[in-house]
Amino acid sequence: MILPRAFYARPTVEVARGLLGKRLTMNGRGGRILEVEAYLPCGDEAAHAWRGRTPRTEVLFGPPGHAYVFLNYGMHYCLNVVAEPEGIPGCVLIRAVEGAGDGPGKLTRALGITLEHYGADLTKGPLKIHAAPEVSAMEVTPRIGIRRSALLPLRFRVAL
DNA sequence: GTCACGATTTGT
DNA sequence: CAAATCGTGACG
Repeated sequence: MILPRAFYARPTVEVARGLLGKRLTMNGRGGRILEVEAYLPCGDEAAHAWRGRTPRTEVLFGPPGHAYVFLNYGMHYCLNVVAEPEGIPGCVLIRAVEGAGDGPGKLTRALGITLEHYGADLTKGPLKIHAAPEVSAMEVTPRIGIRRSALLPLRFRVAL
């Protein structure tokens, strides 16, 4: 069963924790989500939406359940899931997917995700997220690879 | 229009 | 530890 849009229309942190263990598929390929990071709509200086609404961050302000893809370091794509009700720019960065390797850039390359998928609806189309049982345990740690607000405990991963 | 920089990965 | 590599956002 594909996750309904209502699943995404919740606080960013709840969506982030809920996504762990769910199955992300791209044209049928993919696997369980093992690691994510939350980027909050308010008070989070590391979030792209912090600087305001721009062409790139436009989708973050739209309805939830869509993909926010961006090119980073001029060579890697990163996949995010838009959370919160429409108008509130929260999102969840997918950092690791089972079978697609660890690392935001590696999994997008492995699954063939590019800017073409910017704004893609995750409830239909080639890129989907399916329901799955809740994970039994998860770790919560500070986010990685950022400078601003780096200490906030917004990184979640499935415990081994 | 110009410029510095980043939610990374990979190789030295 | 440093390079690769380019769109975006800040500034003039």
